[in-house]
This record gives sequence, C-alpha cells and structure tokens, in this order.
Amino acid sequence: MAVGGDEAGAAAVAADEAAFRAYLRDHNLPATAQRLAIAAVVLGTDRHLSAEEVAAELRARGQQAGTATVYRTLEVLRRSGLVVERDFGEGFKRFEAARGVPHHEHLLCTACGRVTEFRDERLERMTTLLADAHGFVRQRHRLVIHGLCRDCRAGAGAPAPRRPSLS
Amino acid sequence: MAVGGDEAGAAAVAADEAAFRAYLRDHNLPATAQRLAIAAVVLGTDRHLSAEEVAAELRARGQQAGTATVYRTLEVLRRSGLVVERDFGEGFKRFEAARGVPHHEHLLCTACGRVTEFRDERLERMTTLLADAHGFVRQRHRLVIHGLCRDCRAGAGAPAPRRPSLS
DNA sequence: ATAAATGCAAAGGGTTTGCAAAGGC
DNA sequence: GCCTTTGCAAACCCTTTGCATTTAT
Repeated sequence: MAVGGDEAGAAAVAADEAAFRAYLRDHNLPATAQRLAIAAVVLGTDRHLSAEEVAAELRARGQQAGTATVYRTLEVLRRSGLVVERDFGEGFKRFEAARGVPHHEHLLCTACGRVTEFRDERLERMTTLLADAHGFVRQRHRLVIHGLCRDCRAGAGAPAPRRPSLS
Repeated sequence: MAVGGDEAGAAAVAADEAAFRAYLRDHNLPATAQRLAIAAVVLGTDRHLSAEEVAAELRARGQQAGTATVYRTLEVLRRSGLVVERDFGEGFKRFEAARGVPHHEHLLCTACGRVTEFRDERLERMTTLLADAHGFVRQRHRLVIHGLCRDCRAGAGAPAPRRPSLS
C-alpha cells in the first residue's frame, strides 16, 4: 500500500518538505534521514495517518524507523505547524498535513473509514454565536459528521473494507 | 469533593435510579451494592465523569468498588441507555447521564475544563445539508466548541483550577 | 443452590521515556 | 568532538480480561 505520489500536489509537498528542513535548521535540530523520511510520508499524502500507519509506510519504502522516533518526529512536525494532530475517538491519534488550511471540518464514513474535509464559513460564524449565547468566548471548535460516503451508500449490501483505496 | 446532591433534579435522579433497577431486573442482572452505588454517582450529577472520578467519588462516599467493577458497571449503564459515553480526546472517556436528551453539543472551557451542553436545531439541519453537499448520508455528528467560560474569562489573570467546583 | 458479580492482578493497546550507542553539524 | 537523535526496552496510562472468591436471587 503505497502512500503519496500524486495524491497531493507535488509542488506543494516539495515546498512543505523544504519548510520542514528550514524549521529543523532554524531550531538547530539535525535533519536526520528518519526525520526527513517521516516528513515525506506525512506531508506527501492527503490521508490522516496513524503513527502505526506511518511506520508501516516507512517500512514499505525500505526506510524503517523505530516507534519512538516516529512519535518524536510527529511531535516535531506538529510543533513546526506543518502537521496537525487529530483524535477521532478511535483510541489512537491521526496526523494530517496542515497545508496551510486555517480550519476545516471532517466527514467520516462509518462503513469504510474514509475521511473527507470541507470548510464552511456559516458554521464558523454560528459556533461563535452559539458560544456567546452560553457565556463562552469561542477559541476553536471541532465538528465531525458521521455518515455513509457515496461509495458505501451505493454498495449498501456489502460494506466496503475498513481500509479504503487511496481514491 | 462531593458529587451530586441537588445539582440534577432530585426527582429525575430517583426516576433514573429506579429505571436502572428495572433494567437490571428485566435482564436478570443482580442489583449489587456496587452497581447501585455507581449508578447513583453517575446518574446523580450533571457532570461528565471519568471512570477514575467515579471511583474517587465512591471512595468519598465510603462505598468503594474495584476498578474493573466500575468499568463493567459503566458499560451496563451505557447499554441500559441511561448513560452516554463521551470522548473529548483527553486520552480517557467520560460518562454522562443521558437524561433522555436526544442529542446535544458541548462547550468545553479550556481553562477550567467545565463542560456545558446545549442543543440547536439549526445546527442539526445544517449538518444534514453539509453531509449531503459532499455525497454523504448523515447519520450523526459531534460538535465541541473550545473556549473560555464566563468565570474563566473574568479571572483571566489567574486561571481557575483544572478541577472546578460543582457550581 | 446456582449462576453471576466482585476484586485482584496480569494483560492489553497506544504512547512516552531512560539510557547506551550512533550520527549530524 | 560536542550535542542531539536513535532504538530498544521498560514504563506509562487507561481499559479489559482471567480466575478464585463472594454474593444476589
């Protein structure tokens, strides 16, 4: 199962990888082969990968890194702002290339696990109003809609596998 | 730190506890002292308690129960429909008395951890439309707004403790 | 009396950490 | 060469499970 390739704009990926190198340099952090490999995996896909999936993809590329290194590097990527950590209540975390997107919501297919993103201004405004109505000053919010994606809705009889193709 | 008391309508709590006894009877499950004590704690508060907090409150009431029993009973309560399980991405789960509320959103104070609930019909409809716009059939959704509650907004200089009073 | 729940402790999954060895800069 | 990272394994947290004992009915 190869991750990456032309899923995400090749140019954008290259730019993100360069930004990560710059971040490492600016913070006097060694640019090790493992760090760059892990960054390439996470920044090179549109998917929301778990730590375990990142490690598996590294292995698939013949670039293996220890579990601890994977977690530590994901934390560095998170601090750099290039990667965002997500928790969909699955019992583990997922990591997503930030791509400079300010904020977006998630649609999660309950059959195949596919994650789709979207952005909606009205929702943005509405959450501010809702918070205000209850005496809160809104800082951020998080919406996840669970449902059936187009594909799974069609083949309702035989639900798609939990690990979908990369579309 | 005493949980319960008059936070939730005393009558409603009594009704829920009776409903739990009925559930146990109907399913041929023994109504043990531990089960009733745990039910009393969770059903008797409006707060969203973690398993550990439930155990602590039991101890505070001199009614102690083993960790495994707490988890097992929380699962029984969940299956009975009287309690709902929540995951706020804190690394553990919280349990909330269902109170027959169909669905609601959460406001989470980032300073003191207080959880406030609210319901909004427009949001309900909007999520259906949003899902539809992306080819999904909406099943359910989950919105958490993070922000500062009224109290923490006021005393901004000295953030309130992570474990707030039961107000 | 019987079948189930309890409690303890051990196992479990995901994640973090301590420390000797390896490797950037 | 100095300082950081790596990798392994142990530790960690929350939760679940196995099993002998206790308990509700």
